[in-house]
Amino acid sequence: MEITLDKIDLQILNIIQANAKISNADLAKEVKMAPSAVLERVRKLEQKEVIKGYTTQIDPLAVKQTMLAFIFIRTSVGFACSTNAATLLAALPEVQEVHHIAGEDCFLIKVRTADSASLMRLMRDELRKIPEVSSTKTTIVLETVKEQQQIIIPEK
Amino acid sequence: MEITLDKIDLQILNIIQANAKISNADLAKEVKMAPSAVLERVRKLEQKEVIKGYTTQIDPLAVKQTMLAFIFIRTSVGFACSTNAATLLAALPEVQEVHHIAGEDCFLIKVRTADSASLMRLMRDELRKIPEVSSTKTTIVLETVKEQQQIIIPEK
DNA sequence: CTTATGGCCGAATAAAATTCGGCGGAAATC
DNA sequence: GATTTCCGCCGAATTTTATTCGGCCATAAG
Repeated sequence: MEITLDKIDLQILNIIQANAKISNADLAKEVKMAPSAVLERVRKLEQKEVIKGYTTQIDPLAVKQTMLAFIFIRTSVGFACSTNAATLLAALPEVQEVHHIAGEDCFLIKVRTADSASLMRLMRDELRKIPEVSSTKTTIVLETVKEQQQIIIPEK
Repeated sequence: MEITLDKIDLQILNIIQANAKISNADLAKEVKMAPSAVLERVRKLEQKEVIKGYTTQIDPLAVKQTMLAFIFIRTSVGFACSTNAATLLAALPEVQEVHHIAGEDCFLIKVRTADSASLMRLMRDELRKIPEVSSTKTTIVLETVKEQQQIIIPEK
């Protein structure tokens, strides 16, 4: 199944990724189409899973999540990075991202917790439980200047 | 100005961060309140900027953004990490995140581009333009197992 | 005790989403 | 080249939803 997006699809994506709650009527005006046609396109983009979901961005500080860290994880299996470990890591709610990376380390994960104590607890209690994890290297974020997940969408 | 969120606010946040497009009526049912009351709460959360925005998650591959990388950046000013460099980095659309980090390096940035060639171009043309940047260390992502920005919201 | 204040309710209204029949162009089939 | 099929779009009708607003209740302040 091939996915091909035309110019208008890309326009739509560009608009709604910046503002998921724009009204369908306004969206239709922006791309110069009938609301029903635009709705149809959006539904199809959802079906094709080009659109993966609609989320609300919440200030982490407002809900007392003050600690952000990146952790490089090395696994004992060496070459082939354990998919089992990846699955276990991904299952933790504090873990926002799990990436397979090139280089000596196997994974890079992004973790958000309430404070340093809870990060410590996570590493001691959760990461140590995963048998393949042999070592970790943690980078603490002191301040976040920019954080968005918006991606660049080509014009055409 | 102090921000205090009660149990229902947290409930609301928890629901809408997973699904920004839930209807206000349904949201009201979930928290067992009148739609008007819930709307009022949401508006206040927006004003307080607890809610920072509503975004649509788009599959990067569908829009031909296949390269993801994390770059550690060291700056020449040493101790006090340059806020000027941070601003310039944050201005680049390919740069999704800019973090001040603890340790020898100054910044960690997350970058998404179409391919390795455009990542190379970004580093050569854009990063080199920033005077304070003295060295970079790039980690290429081979595969992303999990990527979400949902944060843990306490029950109370 | 009286008077704000803030949050909630619920009905009324305005606005939006959604449905659906039909139109027209493009491509495929004959 | 005519016919048929398919797909995307339009626009009006309908349903659903958001939004507004007056009033109620509880709490706290005067």
